[in-house]
Amino acid sequence: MTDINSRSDAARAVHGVPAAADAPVKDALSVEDGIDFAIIELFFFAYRDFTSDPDEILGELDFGRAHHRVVHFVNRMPGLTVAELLDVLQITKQSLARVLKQLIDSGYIMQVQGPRDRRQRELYPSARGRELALRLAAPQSRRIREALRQTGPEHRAAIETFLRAMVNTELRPQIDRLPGNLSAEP
Amino acid sequence: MTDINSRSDAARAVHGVPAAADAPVKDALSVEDGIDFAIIELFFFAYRDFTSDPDEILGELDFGRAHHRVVHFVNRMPGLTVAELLDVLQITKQSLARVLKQLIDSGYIMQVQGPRDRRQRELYPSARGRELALRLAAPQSRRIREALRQTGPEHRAAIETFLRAMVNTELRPQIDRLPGNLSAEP
DNA sequence: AATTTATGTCAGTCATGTTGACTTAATTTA
DNA sequence: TAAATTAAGTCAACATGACTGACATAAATT
Repeated sequence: MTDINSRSDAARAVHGVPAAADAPVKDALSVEDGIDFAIIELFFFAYRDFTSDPDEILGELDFGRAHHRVVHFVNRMPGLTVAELLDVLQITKQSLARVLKQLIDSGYIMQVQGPRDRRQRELYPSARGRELALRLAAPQSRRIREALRQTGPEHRAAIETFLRAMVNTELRPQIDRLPGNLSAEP
Repeated sequence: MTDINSRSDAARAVHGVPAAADAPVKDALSVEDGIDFAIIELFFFAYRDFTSDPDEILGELDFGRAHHRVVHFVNRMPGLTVAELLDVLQITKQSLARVLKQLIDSGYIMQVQGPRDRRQRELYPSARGRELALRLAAPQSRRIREALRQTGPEHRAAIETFLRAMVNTELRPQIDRLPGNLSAEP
C-alpha cells in the first residue's frame, strides 16, 4: 500500500493543488448550504432503479440500454427517419449505427425507403419489435403505477408538470408531440 | 448501401427470427396499450437534462459523471469508508479505484486511516472538494427550484414521496439516512 | 451540372462499467 | 498464538456506448 497522503506532480499541475495538504472537511454538506440535496439524490436513486428493470430483460438478449432507447422511440413514433431518431436521442449517427444495425439484423426493427424522399429510411418495429418494446416498458410502468398509488393518484398531474419542467425548455415541444400525451392531437 | 431488407443468419439463430419478413407495424404504441408512456418518457428526458448541467463543469476538469458521484457522496457523508461508498454507488471497487485515485491525486478527496479499524480508509473532501461539490450541485438545485416554482411548491412533498417510492424498497433506509432529510436526526 | 443532404461505414479514442486473480495489512476467530 | 477473514488496493483483460474525423453513395435541390 502506498503512502496514504501523497499527490502526483502531474495532478498538481492540472488542478493547481497547493503543496501543503489542507485539512479534511468533516461536516456534511446539507440543506443548510442552500442546495436541494433531497431531490437531487432521490432523482439519482429513482432513475437508477427505474432503468434496472429493463436492463435485466435486455441482458438476456445481449442488448443494452442503447437498444432499449431505439426500440422504445421507434415504437412510439413509427416511421420516423434516422435523422429524427438521432435528434430525439441526441447521439451521433456513428453511435446509433451499431445498435440500429443489430436491431435490424435480428428482426426487431425494419427500414422502409421514404416515399417522398427516397434517401430517407423510415423506421418501423416488426411484430417482434413491438412485443419487445411492451415487454421492456411493462416493469417500468408497473413501478410508476405503484409509486403513484403510494403517493396518491391525485398528484399525478403535479408529478408530470414537475418532470416536464425539469426538461430544457427547447425540448418540451418534442415531448408534447409524442402520442397519447394530453397536449397532443386535437 | 446494402440491401434494405436483409438479415444475417447469425442473428436469426440467436433471436429465432422467422425466415419470412413480417410486415412493419405502423401504429404507434400509446397509452391505450396500458403503459404509462408519459411518465416513462418524462423521466428519461428530465434525467438527461438534469445530468447535463454538471457534465459541462466536469468536462473542464477532465472529470466524468463517475467523479461527480464520488465527490457528491463523500461530501454528503464525510468519513464514510471505501466499502460504504461502494455500497451506495453499487459499483465494483475496481471501477471506483480509478476515479477515486484521480480525485485523491488532484486533491479533491482525502483519506484518513480508520480510528477503530486501521484497515479502513475514511474518505473526506478537502476544501477544494467541498467547493467542487457545491459547484456541481448548484445548477441541479437551480433547475429543481425552477421546476418546483412552475409546479407550485405545495406539491413538493408529493414529488418527494413519488421519487422515493420509485426507489427499490430495500434501498430506502439508506436514502433516509442522508443528512437533512426530514426523517433523519431528531 | 454542381451542390447539398440523408444515410452508411471505417478507424480510432475515451469513459465507465465488468470479472477474475492476487497482495498487504489488520482484525477476528478457533 | 496460529489460522482465517476482512478492508483495501492493484493488475490485466474485456464490453458497452459514447465520441471525432474522414469518406462513399444515392437522391434531391439549386
